[in-house]
Amino acid sequence: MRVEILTKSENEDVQKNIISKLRDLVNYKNLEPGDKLPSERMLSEKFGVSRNNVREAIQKLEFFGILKSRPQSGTFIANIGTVAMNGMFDDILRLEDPDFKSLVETRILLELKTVRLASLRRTDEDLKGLRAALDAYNKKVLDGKDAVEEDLLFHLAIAKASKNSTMNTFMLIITPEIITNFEKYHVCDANQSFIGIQEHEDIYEAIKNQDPQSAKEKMKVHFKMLYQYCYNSGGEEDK
Amino acid sequence: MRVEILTKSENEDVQKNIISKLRDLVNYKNLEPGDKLPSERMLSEKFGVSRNNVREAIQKLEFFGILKSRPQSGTFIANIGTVAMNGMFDDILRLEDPDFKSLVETRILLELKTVRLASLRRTDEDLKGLRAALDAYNKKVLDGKDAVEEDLLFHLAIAKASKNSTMNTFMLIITPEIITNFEKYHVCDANQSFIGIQEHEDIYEAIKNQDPQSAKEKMKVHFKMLYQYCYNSGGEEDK
DNA sequence: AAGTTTAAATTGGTTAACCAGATTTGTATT
DNA sequence: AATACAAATCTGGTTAACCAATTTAAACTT
Repeated sequence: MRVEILTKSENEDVQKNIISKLRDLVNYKNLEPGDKLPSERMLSEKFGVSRNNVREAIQKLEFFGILKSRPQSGTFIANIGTVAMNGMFDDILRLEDPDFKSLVETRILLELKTVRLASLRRTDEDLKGLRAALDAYNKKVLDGKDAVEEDLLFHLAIAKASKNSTMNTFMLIITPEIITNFEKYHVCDANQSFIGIQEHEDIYEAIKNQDPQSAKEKMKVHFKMLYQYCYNSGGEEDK
Repeated sequence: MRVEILTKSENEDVQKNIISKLRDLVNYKNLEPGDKLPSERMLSEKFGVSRNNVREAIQKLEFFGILKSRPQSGTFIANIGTVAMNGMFDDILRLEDPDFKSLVETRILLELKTVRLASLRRTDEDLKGLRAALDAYNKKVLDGKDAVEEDLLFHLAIAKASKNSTMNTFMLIITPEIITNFEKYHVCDANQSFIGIQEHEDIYEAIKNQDPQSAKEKMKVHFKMLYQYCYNSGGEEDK
């Protein structure tokens, strides 16, 4: 087990190393947007790593949008200038794994917006999906079972109804980690789940009535305990 | 060029196809959290695709946290229940590429929060970084040059100072696409860049003075034109 | 028959060979 | 000398072979 963690962090170190070397190379050679990088084979030899490692690093930089690979042609610097590229290189290198508090903080922010957008943009189809998710949650709670997942699915249905694909994606990214942490630390007990039924219904009503103000308010109420978990047990200022 | 797009969408279709088949398999076999998936070789044969395709699909599902691969052992269903997994499978399959409006909308949301957090949590070190980014921007504008990138770097510095790694990551994800779109559609002209100098200074001052209210206000002012671009030219309700 | 040890098979990960398309280079033609 | 054409090279992507760790099966010991 310990070995696995070590090798994983080793791999990440290798990748970060390659990324920083790529940054240095770009600076040294004064490469500009649109210019072609040396080939993967050349880079792997130059850096003394496998071509796979180079490919993974490039793919990561592609994910963050600063590189662009074209088949049978080469890898190019995206259409952002040298300055932005350098800044982003450093930011990516400095990125750390998200802590739970950071996840919850972001979730609250996202959801107070998605619920508002959902109330403005929801279709009848969305409403059906929300109702279905809600029923599944209620049933689970009334059976006395754990309903963390059904809870999250209701919230994801809201994100879907917001018609903002970026926020939807972001919610999908943070959801699994939140679920596992919730279940690990037992953030919600059975009693809170029961209260949650009415809170969810209130949110649903607000979305149904296309009342953004109320939707946001109801969501805030629903997040009350989450707020406390995030800012009290975490021990931070802010309110 | 057209061919490239076609093959890319073909690849994405193949991947989505595999993901949906994986979902069906999990449901059919009633696999639960912690259970092991069939091996990659078996899946590739079963689905009639290459092992690489299967690996890529698994990696994507790993990115969204619903699978977990362990070397020399197997791929396992993450510690989220069947219901959540099914819901997320569908959501991932339904995910669409983000449009520009969705990106801007998300950016505004994120930044009104990060600037607030930055004003509360910034260290002296952060302040130095913000100052440096600011100077670089001012210099570029006063030289009459395009400063979109330096602008974005200042905003990324704010995200860094917010001490929220999740929001920081999200800002990094959406930044490149915003840059390219800005330059494509010429959202900011030279005059607005000039105005931006003072707006940036105001934001910087608020962060320096650790005044979250003011910080958010100044950022709102700075986003005024962006708001208009997003909601007027886009042609949407909301305000 | 139960427990222990050893060997074979299975696993995700890695490396190396291969592919098809794009690019460059060299050559012949005008 | 400029252009058209052809072959050799170079490219990212893909496939197949290989690896080391793990898991399972088998054999052996007590």
